[in-house]
Parts: sequence; C-alpha cells; structure tokens
Amino acid sequence: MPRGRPREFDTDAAIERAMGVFWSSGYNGTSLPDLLEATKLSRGSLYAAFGDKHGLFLRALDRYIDDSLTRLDTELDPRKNALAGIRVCLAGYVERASGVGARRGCLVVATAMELAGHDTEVEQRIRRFFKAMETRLTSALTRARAEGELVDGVEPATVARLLVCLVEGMRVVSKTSSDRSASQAVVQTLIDRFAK
Amino acid sequence: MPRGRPREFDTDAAIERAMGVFWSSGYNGTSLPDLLEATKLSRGSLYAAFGDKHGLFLRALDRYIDDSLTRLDTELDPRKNALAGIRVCLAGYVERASGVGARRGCLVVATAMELAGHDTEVEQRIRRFFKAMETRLTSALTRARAEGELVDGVEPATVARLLVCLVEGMRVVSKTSSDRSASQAVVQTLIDRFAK
DNA sequence: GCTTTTAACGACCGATTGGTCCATATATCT
DNA sequence: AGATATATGGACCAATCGGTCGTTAAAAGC
Repeated sequence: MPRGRPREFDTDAAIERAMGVFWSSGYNGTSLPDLLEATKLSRGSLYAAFGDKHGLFLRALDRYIDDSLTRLDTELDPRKNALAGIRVCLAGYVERASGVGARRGCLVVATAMELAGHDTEVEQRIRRFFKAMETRLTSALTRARAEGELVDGVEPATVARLLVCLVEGMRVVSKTSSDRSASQAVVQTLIDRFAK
Repeated sequence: MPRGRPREFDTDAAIERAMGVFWSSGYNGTSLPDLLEATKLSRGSLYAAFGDKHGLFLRALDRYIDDSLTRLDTELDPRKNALAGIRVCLAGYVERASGVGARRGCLVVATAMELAGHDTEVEQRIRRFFKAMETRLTSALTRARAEGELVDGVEPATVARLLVCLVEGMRVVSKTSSDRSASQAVVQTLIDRFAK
C-alpha cells in the first residue's frame, strides 16, 4: 500500500501539454525549459516521471497516435455506411488543414520528417501508425466496394494508401498555404472519381 | 579590380554539402561542427561566406528549390505531350520515394514541418515553392485537357493541388515504409481515374 | 620585392543544452 | 504525534550550442 506524499500533478495533463509544445516546435526545437513551463513541472518531477526528454516525447507521440486512431475508428465504424464514414474522415482532415489548426500541422508528419531515420523507437511508431491508418481505410474501402459504392477495377489497399498520402500531404502543403475551399475541392474531386 | 588572395573554396560545392546535412538532419538537428565537417570549411570562413547558420540554410534551401523546379520544368516541357510529362514527373516522385533515397525524404517537406510558422523567410520560400509546383502542374493539366486527355468535369487547378499533396504525402509515408511497387500502384490508379 | 587584400584557422566567448542530485515540504500510515 | 515515504524545487554540472575575433598565410597588384 502506498505511503508518503502522493503525486500532486496530473500525469496525463502534463503529457498533453508537452505534446502541444512538441507539436508546434518539434523535438529538437523544444528545450527543457519550454517543457517545464508548459507542464508546470520542476526539472526533478519531470525526470522522475518520464525519465528524460526522449521518454516524455515518446509518451506524447503515443498519445497523439492513440487519439488519431481512436478518432479514425469512430469515423470508420463498421456498423455505419463505409463511404459515408470515409467522407466524414476526409472532411475531418480538410478541417484540420484549415484555419488556425493548419499552422500546427501534424505531429506524426513532423516527427517522421525530423526523427525517422535517426531514432528507431520513433520510426517504429510512425510506421505502425501509417500502417494502422492504411489498414482501417482498406477495410472501409473493402466494405464500400462490397456495397457497390466503389468504382470497379480499383484495389481498396491501393486507394487506402493513396488516401493516407493525400491527407498527410494536405497537412504539409497547408502549413504554408491553408485554403479550406481548395482542400475541400481536392477531396471532393477525388471522391467523385472513386465513388459510384 | 580584385586584389589579394582569391577565394580558395568552392561556394557552390559548400552549399551543396551543407544542403545534404540539413536534408538528413533538419535545421535544429544540424550543429555547426556538422556543417564544418561537411563543407570542410573553418568556422571563420563559413561565417564570412554565409553570415550565419541561418543564412547558409537559406542558401541550401534555395538550391534545393531551384533544382526541383528546374527538373519540373524539364519534365513538363510545353513542347512535349502534357500527359506524358505528368507521368514522367510522377514516376520521378515514385522513384525518389523508393529505395535508399526514400529515407532522406524531402528537404522542403521537412523544413515546412520544422520551421514554417516560426521563420517567415523560410515560410515564404516554401509557400512559393508549392505554389510554383502547383502552377506548373496546372498548366500541364490544362494542356492535357485541351488535348482531350483529361476526364471531363475536373478542374486542372484542383487536380494540380491534389497531385502536389499526393507526392509530398508519398515522401512522408515513404520515410518509414518505402515500397516502390505500392507507390507505383498508387500513382497508376490515380492516373487511370483522371486520364482519358 | 614590397604592399595590400582576404581566406583560413582555431582559440575563445557567453548562453543554453539536457541531465543529476540533494535539501525541503508535505501527505499518509502507524 | 511521530515516523516514513515521496513529490517538489532549484542549485549545480559538464557538454555543446551558435557566434566572434585576432592572427597567420598566401595570392595578386604595384
């Protein structure tokens, strides 16, 4: 049974705040003082709780990935219409690539570009994330095809990968030129060419 | 008229080497010693020639952008068939997103994610680059439409933006899971749906 | 050959980096 | 109340950061 002074700070909240900093400044661009200010933790507490900067980053990245996949699962719920789910999913990415949120970009994309290739732990997580996203989209597209909503002669897996590339690319381009209607047009045009 | 000792190092070669380092490690991930080793310059020479780290980075980024746009102009040469040019262009991106080159990713994408939003000079360059790429693709697609090679009812400008997002997204995803045949399938599937 | 000019070098700078550690405060249990 | 356990805060650390500067060497002009 636990004794002594209990933890006074909210670990989850600290991770979330840290995630925000990494999100807008990247790993190398975030200093320890930045993290301390965001989490309102002291150096000692932060190191006791997360080991080191890298450890905290992994926790933040995991949080981001979990959130993203959870949202995807909701949007692509197998009990609902597949094509409609895909539309909602893509609309979400358009939204995230628009307005103020656009400047933030995507933590996974930023991390992939910054650390993949130098950091195997990070690389693994990113690879799995893209793979997971692709898998979910593939299954949704397969259902769409079964329901006759997909044009003939296209592979669900290929279209899934196409969608992953498209939405992640949209977030890159939108970092510097965010344009909601342009993004909407892109998504609409694509759907028009693949949905029956 | 010039007097005194002439420049003994090749500025262009130094920029190119520096570009390579920034390319694989990012701006914040590249230290001055890294740059000195790559360029074979001494601290003094580097600062005399480029002002500071940021100045050298801008030169390297400009070089990368110039190279990319030059290549694009060659591939989308108006005197050649538009659709064929687009195919060649996309094939090039597939190639760059495959094999060993895939791990390097794209300097523009990496820079967009790392610095856009904190660095207006960089942001401007990135925005212009994507815009320039979009413009060139739009004109090629417009020619393709005039030649009856584009499916009816789609906007060249929208398809151009779609292509930019797709290829840049491909380079992101390929950083962690490079798969030439998958990328080829994606591009082929897309072309099949937009070309007559 | 002498002067002028400038590239090259590396010692040196203060600031900041990520990380350690210990004294202190405080909550819980006996 | 007293003992115990642990979260907290900040002093402290070596290493490295980006950047400056004075000295040296060498090539071009007179």
